[in-house]
Amino acid sequence: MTVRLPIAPVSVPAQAAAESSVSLMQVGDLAKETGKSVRALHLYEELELLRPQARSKGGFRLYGQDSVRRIRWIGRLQELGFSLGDIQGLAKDFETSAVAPAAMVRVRQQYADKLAATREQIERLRQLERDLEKSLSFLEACDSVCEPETVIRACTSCDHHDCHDPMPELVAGLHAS
Amino acid sequence: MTVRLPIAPVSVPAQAAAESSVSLMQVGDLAKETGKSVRALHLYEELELLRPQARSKGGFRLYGQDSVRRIRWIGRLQELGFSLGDIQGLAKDFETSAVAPAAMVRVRQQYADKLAATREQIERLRQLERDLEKSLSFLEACDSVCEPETVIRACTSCDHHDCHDPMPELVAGLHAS
DNA sequence: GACTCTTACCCTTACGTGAGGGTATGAGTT
DNA sequence: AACTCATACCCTCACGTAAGGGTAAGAGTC
Repeated sequence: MTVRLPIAPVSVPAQAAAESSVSLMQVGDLAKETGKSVRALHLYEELELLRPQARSKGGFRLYGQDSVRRIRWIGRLQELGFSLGDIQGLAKDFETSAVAPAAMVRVRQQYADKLAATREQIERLRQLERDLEKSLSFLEACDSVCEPETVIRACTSCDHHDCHDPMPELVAGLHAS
Repeated sequence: MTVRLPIAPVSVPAQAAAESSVSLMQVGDLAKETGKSVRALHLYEELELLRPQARSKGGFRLYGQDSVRRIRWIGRLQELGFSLGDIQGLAKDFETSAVAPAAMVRVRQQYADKLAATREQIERLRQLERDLEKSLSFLEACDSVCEPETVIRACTSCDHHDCHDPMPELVAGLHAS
């Protein structure tokens, strides 16, 4: 088995030498390693977010370890709510600026913005959490007190809940149209 | 001479339903009131999530106040991550069960599931928040220590960050491909 | 021979957007 | 009074979008 530079088009047995640091892998392996689908990886390549280090003689894509890092990076950014378009922007920003700190300033700004947005999102979710809790306890009361034969329409104005306990939006909407 | 009614809260055609006289509104008003687009409201109707209370002679949709409640309900559920398909399910569940508690059990189950999912989502976002904070402080160090002329590629292995401070995924991915 | 890869095209969700035409109402003109 | 305008809404198609999923035929690799 010849170990060669990653740049040269190489036919290294991809699955065989997994422990070697120079080994290249096929899309399927990369997909398994990153949890992404092959289709997704192809898409990232179309969007110029990912480039295989080489192709086999027959045209198979061959990737190195930095592709794993790249894809995890994409995934993290997606979890943060960046679109692939946004990510394209970040990547191009970085690639087209020759000097490190200049690129970092823009990247940092985007990350800072997203941090603020993330905190807002957490707050919104917490509000929803509270709403859900209220609706659940409302529905529990409904369940334990209502007569089984109660016709569903009657539930709208059923008086088993008092005024301290106004019908939450998540319940009220069931009755409207 | 007939008195023309003001545009904003469009009333039912005067001759048709003068005595009921609950003010009905057109899609545009409903859209403004709920923050949804007219297109969205049309879509909800296609999906049988929303039904105008009537149509004008000319075919305009006319909605009552419960439509507002309905749409807010839909919006809340969407914020929780329910798809319109899910919401169709909830609504149909409710409409096709004749007895209140039976329907409520299913709705409650769905809400409870979503509450759990929401809590998980909050946790994930908190993790991302921490990641972002780490990345930001890493990039700040990068910015304040790196020479301005540093070529961008060199930043990958720049030694201004020590081993207590490994490169976060959100930074590492910038250098990969 | 069995598996994996290639490209390529259609499906999905929750709408956005545009075309092409109808309706509602006040104002101006005849 | 009857008409025509202007405008601001409304209607129904019907295609476009993001981020892939699913499936195919054919070619490459183990």
